[in-house]
Amino acid sequence: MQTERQKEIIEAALDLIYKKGIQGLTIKNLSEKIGITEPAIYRHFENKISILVSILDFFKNNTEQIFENELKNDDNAIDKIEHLFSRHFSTFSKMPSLVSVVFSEEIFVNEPVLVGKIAEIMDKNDKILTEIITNGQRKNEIRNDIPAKYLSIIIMGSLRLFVKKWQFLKSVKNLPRQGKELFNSIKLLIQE
Amino acid sequence: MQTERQKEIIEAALDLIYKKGIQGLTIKNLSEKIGITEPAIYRHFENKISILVSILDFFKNNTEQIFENELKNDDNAIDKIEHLFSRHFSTFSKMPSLVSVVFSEEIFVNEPVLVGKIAEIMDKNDKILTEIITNGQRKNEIRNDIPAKYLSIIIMGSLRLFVKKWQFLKSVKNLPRQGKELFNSIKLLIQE
Amino acid sequence: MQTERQKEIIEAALDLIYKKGIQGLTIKNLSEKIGITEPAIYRHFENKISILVSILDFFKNNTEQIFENELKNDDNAIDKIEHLFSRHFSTFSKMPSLVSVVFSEEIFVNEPVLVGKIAEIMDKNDKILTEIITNGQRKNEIRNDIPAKYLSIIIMGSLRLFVKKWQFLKSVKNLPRQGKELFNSIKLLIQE
Amino acid sequence: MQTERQKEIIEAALDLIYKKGIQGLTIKNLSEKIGITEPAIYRHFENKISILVSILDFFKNNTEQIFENELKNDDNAIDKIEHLFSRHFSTFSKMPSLVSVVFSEEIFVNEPVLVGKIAEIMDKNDKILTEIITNGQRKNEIRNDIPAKYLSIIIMGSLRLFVKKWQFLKSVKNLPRQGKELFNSIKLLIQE
DNA sequence: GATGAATGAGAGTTCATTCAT
DNA sequence: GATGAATGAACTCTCATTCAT
Repeated sequence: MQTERQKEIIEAALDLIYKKGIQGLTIKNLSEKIGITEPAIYRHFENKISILVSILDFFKNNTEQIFENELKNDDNAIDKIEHLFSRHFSTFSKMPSLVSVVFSEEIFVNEPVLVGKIAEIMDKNDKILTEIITNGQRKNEIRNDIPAKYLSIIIMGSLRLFVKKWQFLKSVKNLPRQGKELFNSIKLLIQE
Repeated sequence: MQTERQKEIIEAALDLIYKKGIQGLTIKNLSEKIGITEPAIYRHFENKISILVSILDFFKNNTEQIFENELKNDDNAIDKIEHLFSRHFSTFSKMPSLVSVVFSEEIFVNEPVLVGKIAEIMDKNDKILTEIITNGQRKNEIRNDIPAKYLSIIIMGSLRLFVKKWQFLKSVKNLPRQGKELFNSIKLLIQE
Repeated sequence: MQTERQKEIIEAALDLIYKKGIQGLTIKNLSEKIGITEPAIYRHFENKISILVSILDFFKNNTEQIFENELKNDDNAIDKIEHLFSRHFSTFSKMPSLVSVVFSEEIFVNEPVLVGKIAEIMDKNDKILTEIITNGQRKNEIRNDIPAKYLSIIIMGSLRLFVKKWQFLKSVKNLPRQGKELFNSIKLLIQE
Repeated sequence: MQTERQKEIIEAALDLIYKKGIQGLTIKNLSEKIGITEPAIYRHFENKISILVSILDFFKNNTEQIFENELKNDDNAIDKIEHLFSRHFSTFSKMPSLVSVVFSEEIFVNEPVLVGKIAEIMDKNDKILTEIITNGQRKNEIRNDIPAKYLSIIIMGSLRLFVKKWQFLKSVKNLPRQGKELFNSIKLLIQE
């Protein structure tokens, strides 16, 4: 459970990362943004790293929920993946700052705790997606001539690059709508 | 053109980024690695950003060459893309530090010069790949039911995520060999 | 008079000094040790210095009592000094944290109140011991060829260094027993 | 070997410790005293602890030299000890700030490196003094009825407390002269 | 009696960079 | 080309203390 202030700090941190990059996430920027002094931050988080951990935890819960929900429901595999896409896109649309976190692997390279957390997230999501695909292949909803693990990379890789382009290049404008088109392409590729 | 020292500095910088992340690229670390003093670095580069610019230029030339070579030759589109993959994988195999740079978009968020450079690289490579695909579609080497721009995202996204996993998760071991398998999967997906 | 909480705080403070040195005596550590919040400390002591004053007062009362008791009783001087030693040793054995306070002269150098208190303690004990010695010399229990003030330094200096070694170097193990041997040596030196 | 600046820093540090206690030894105070900025200190010492290590090393060399010189020469034991005293007193007279260091055992309690260094110094000096005494006893220059290890404590303890009183209580005025009297008292006590 | 939240002051340290030599 | 020495700005974090509740 998080206090209101903790939530506020995490939101501010996300926004700072979004707007100024990780280098912009300093205790000073953070405290100024919230309107308190620097030491006050330390009432709510032990240190800077634990703020980042909280962000990653928030992100982890968020995405894991998306993935797991799809795993459980009774849709066919293609619909599950479509749902996965649309939920990702709408999440990022609402909180563009989260995108920075997805791609933060490079950034946290020094902090073992954070690296571990990111690896965990990537790993878990990969497992779930692969399982969805495997099930789809078993039920002949997804083509069987390509190993699930590569389909998983192709699907997630597309999703990631697409989101990145939206955020970084601004060449993608309406994420959910254009995302739907991307998904339709993928659907054509992978369906039986 | 670059002097020997400049090349040495860039190589050292790449290695630092690879091993300690961007945060590990400090003038102090750099000078220690090379065995000169900090001010000496400034004899060879105006400032830290110009070192990063040089790195990106190096990377840009490197990849653009790969892409453009493919565009020019007479192979069919699928072979071109295969070649693109294999050349990327062998480049990264030889200089793993370059991977950090490909994915450094988040890191340089503050420096307009760098952001511009990265956007340029992504954009150009995207254009070339899209052109290769479009040509392939025209010649019925690549399926026509999917817009080239999405195929481009799917292909590049797969390549990127695959490389990232190799570097970050160590779940991919032999990049060129496993990369070939990934390409074969993509080939099945996109060929006419 | 001290409340229960005040005693608890002082004991916790002594223990902190003992285990982590004076630098380890922070309001935060103190409150954590006791299980209350930091501001709560200020309900019981005006500020940090008044905690230290209380500690020194506690120590002062403790040692002065030892010294004055000896001054008053009818033993011969040597027995008085033996008693002085054994009472010190048993006190320190029971409360090793007190040792840190005896030798804390350097630490409190900035706080006039504390410096004054320490000087007071050293001075008073010195006076009493000198008086005991002088009386002993007058009654021919202690050799007369050495000025009482130097005997006092020699005796107290030995006591102090011995205790310090016990605490710091762990080269002295059983303080009371080995302390008895030290006293026997001193006895041989000073008796008539 | 130390550079001029390093020596200057150590001297300034000693003076700060002497005048304001260990708490007064901050990088800021240090740099202000010398007339440079704080980061400039770090050109000359890796960190604050290494400054303290240097101080202890300086002190260690200084005292060990005193002790070892006495061990080697051909004087009788009593003369050696007299010499030991007078050299200590003149050292402290010239550099009163060094006294703070001798008694700094409590202060450095948190830094294992420093604690180790202090223990080392105390231990070594103790060993040498005990050896001097033992030799003196063997040659019947020092009384034989008291174990050397206790005589060592008595002698060093006296020396320490005396110096402390001089520094702290100002009850001892002329250290070398009054110190000579103290030694004469000790001489009477320990000679055969 | 005690708490949660906050603060001003200041700690040690790192950074990219400059300048005289 | 390179060095030694230095700097301003910024960093994370800790400290004793206060105040409204």
